[in-house]
Amino acid sequence: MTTKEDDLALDRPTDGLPRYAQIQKILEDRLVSGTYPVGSLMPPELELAVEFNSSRTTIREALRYLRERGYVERRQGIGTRVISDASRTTFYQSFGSLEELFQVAVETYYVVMDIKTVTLDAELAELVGAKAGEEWILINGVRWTEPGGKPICYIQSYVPKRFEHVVAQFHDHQGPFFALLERYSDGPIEEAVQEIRAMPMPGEFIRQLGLKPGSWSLQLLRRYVTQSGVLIASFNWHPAEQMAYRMRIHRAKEAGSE
Amino acid sequence: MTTKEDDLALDRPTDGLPRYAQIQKILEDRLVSGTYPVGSLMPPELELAVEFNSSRTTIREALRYLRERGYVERRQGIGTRVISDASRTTFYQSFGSLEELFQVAVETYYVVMDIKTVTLDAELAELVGAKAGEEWILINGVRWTEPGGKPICYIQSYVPKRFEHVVAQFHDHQGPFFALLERYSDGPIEEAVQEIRAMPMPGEFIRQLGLKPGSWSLQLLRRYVTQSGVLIASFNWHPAEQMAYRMRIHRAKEAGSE
DNA sequence: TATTGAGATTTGTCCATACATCCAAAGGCG
DNA sequence: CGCCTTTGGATGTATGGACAAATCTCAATA
Repeated sequence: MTTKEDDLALDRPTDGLPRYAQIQKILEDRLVSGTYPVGSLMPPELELAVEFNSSRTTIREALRYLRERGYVERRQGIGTRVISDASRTTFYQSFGSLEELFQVAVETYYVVMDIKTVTLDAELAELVGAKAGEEWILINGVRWTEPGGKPICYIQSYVPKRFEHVVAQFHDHQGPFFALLERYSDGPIEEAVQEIRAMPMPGEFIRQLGLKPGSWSLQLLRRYVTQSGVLIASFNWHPAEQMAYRMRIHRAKEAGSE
Repeated sequence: MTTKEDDLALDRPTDGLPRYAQIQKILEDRLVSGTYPVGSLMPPELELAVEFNSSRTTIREALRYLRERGYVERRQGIGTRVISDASRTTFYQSFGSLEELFQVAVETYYVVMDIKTVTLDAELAELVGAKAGEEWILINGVRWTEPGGKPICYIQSYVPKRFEHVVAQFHDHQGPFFALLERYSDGPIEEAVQEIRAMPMPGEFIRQLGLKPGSWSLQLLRRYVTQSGVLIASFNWHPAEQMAYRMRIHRAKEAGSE
């Protein structure tokens, strides 16, 4: 007799995530990988429900996420059509130094949510200008509209492994916090926000450093990571925000060259 | 024996909207009017389910909307807390003429979704500088990031009634289209977008005028409404977009005054 | 030929229920 | 007093079912 856990154990750990979130990820993988090509119709809900051995409600919860992220559009009487493979909403911005990233971060209320080590695959290696197989540090962050406001983009920053001793201190001191956020960092940003706003602050540590809640992770990073290094940030955000950001950078450069 | 329609017939028409949408509106009214003050906890789901004689599923669907719009935040184990009465995300922008609005519209991919006549209440009257009780025309529109992109703000524009003969032609020629949009214009913007992108275009009419799909309603407005008049537009959009827009206007003025 | 209508398909809405999970407050215990 | 456990209440997740509404296909009809 197979349990439902078994049914979902395809090629990724279940993580203890809710069932709809796991299905969500699998479907997202298929969309990004082209298993469900742009322009085509995804299998109907009932078919997916059978495949994943779940109820239609659970499938719909997963599909809701795909719709909110702009992957698919759904029409009563027709089905679920793929309208994006998401790669179109991603662009890459290269920074010459960490300081440069932090400058952007301060301007835009950037908050670090998660830090982990990743092994570069071919695509990532080309992106950051390194060799595949090398280990780099991945920093997941969120950009905010304003303190206490809403997050508007999700930022992945890659840093050479030689900075590891720096970010290691985060995990030592902030273990529970990052564990909490790690669980939500792959979910809807709205959820992550809730948790950030409501999280039990590592108050003592913050007081020691004289930091303000909400900006502490950024300032910590800034304090420890001061050496410059090649850094690539992958932005995945709302097209309008992306455009606004580009225009701002463009204007800043124009103003600087005058 | 009372039907469920009866239960919801409080002080607004049911419109044929789905039940969760009606509850949505009622709750939104209470949030805006202060019945549920900012900072307080809303009644729990079960309590609302009893009040509206609905299931918890339906209530949750309504609350989901309130959360997505930034009205409330929900915490497992605590409840639904009011964090905004939405008036904070609304600001008013005064234009000297319709042309000025259209200039903004062209720059920002503005699309008209619905036009109807409203009677000014005291607040609206003060806003537009007219007397309460007067009838004005309300134009509901959406601003887009780019053609085919996502909508980023919902715009309500008020125009003096003397332009009615102009917009009346819309209803004559575009009846079915506006009827369709009217149904969705009060719902989540995402839904409206879906419908716009997928709607059966009034192709013949568009061809006659030599218009491009997606911009036809704007161009129609522009063609017919040429007289200038006082116009007040109420913007209700994402804070970040609002800020970006203000900065753009500010820069444009600076550039113009140099 | 063009239109209408029936039927099948698919998503939308809604319900009743159950259990899990999280939180806060109350109470027990050292 | 301080720490731990219990308990009640709230949202989160999930199931299964039912019917409504929109759409497409295809056959029947004017």
